[in-house]
Amino acid sequence: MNIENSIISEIFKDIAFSKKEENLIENKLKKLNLKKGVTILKADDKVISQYYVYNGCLRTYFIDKSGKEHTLQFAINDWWISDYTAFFTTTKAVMYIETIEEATIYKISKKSMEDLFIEIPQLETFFRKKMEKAFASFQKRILASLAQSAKERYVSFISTYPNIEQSVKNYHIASYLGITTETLSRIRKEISLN
Amino acid sequence: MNIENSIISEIFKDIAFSKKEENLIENKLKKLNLKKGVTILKADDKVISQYYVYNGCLRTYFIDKSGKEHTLQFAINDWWISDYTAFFTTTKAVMYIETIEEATIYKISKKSMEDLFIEIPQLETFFRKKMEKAFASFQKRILASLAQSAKERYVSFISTYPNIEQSVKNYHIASYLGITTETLSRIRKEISLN
DNA sequence: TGATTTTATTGACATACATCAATTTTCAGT
DNA sequence: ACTGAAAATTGATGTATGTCAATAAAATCA
Repeated sequence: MNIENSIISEIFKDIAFSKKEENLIENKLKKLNLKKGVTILKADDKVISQYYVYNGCLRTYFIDKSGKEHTLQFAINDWWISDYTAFFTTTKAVMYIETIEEATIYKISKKSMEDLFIEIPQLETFFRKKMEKAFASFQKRILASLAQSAKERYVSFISTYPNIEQSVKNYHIASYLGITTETLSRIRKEISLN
Repeated sequence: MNIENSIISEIFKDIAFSKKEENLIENKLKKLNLKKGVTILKADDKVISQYYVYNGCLRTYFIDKSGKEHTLQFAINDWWISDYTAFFTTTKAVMYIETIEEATIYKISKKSMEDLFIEIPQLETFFRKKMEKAFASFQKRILASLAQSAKERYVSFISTYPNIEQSVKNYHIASYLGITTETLSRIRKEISLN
């Protein structure tokens, strides 16, 4: 097994591929090494790809009409990221995606995915399950925004994503939680006093 | 085409089935006539079905630790409803589902769906697309909760779902928007004055 | 290591929305 | 149509979180 193929089995952990299948996938994935602060998708772009994060950290965010940024998603090692709403419906992006840290990612186009699904049906199942998890996490987030205080959401965030907390600034976390950096700072102080 | 089969083509509008396929589906769907105020799913139940709403109105809601209800989703004519997070991951429900109005719905089990997918692959595509739309609407809702005021969210709700507004109480809408009935009432007054 | 920029904290004050209690309005059943 | 219950509204007041301005701390880089 060469280096490229080992990345395939790392990405699609629970699937056993034949040599031929691995090569098929390998040809569809494009590796990108990105510096910190690089924007790989902008609002109004056509969204034809999704990205696997090998290492580093990225985020998707939305800029509202007053110019404020709102973080929808972070992605670190072994996460997939895109503007999925646009990706699925073949509409223009509403989100931005940028690297928060230097990152290595693998890009795959929608067309490539469709081709692969025909050859390797297990891949369709793989992505469907990813999708279902993303859906569940969105639902959890909506319920949290309805039922929890800012402090509760912060505590829940850092315990659910301890690895993300290390890679992102507090103002990123604040924009994910829907609060200001000042409020987050006060919440952190309050917690540290307990 | 008999009555039962015409419901099949109503539910799966864009798919053309053979007579045999229609009968196959028909045997998996169970019709339920429900009075107003009936709970068809409770937190901690095993979730093995989803429901197609033929008419009437239902909602899924969550009860938080302080006992408050938070509405996640409404469903009227031609919508599907379930606790999808639990449905997909085969975990216990966290949501409740109840009829808000007298309703006729069709129930289908996960097992039946899996069987049908093997016989009629187009159905898998049909449900995948439903799923993608639900995902997109969840994303939109998260962004709204991050970026919009209660008033903006209410205005957006009534223009996006004018048909739902007719079937539900204001306190249901309030619990969907994450505000109190009093605040909703004041928002409504403010709008009526404009 | 020191200088500069970026990020986080703090204080004073403003505001959106919640809470509680009292009515008023609407709806449902007889 | 009448009556009681459910839903919506209103007012007074409280609270969580936002805003703005200043400063402190941390990170970056020459």
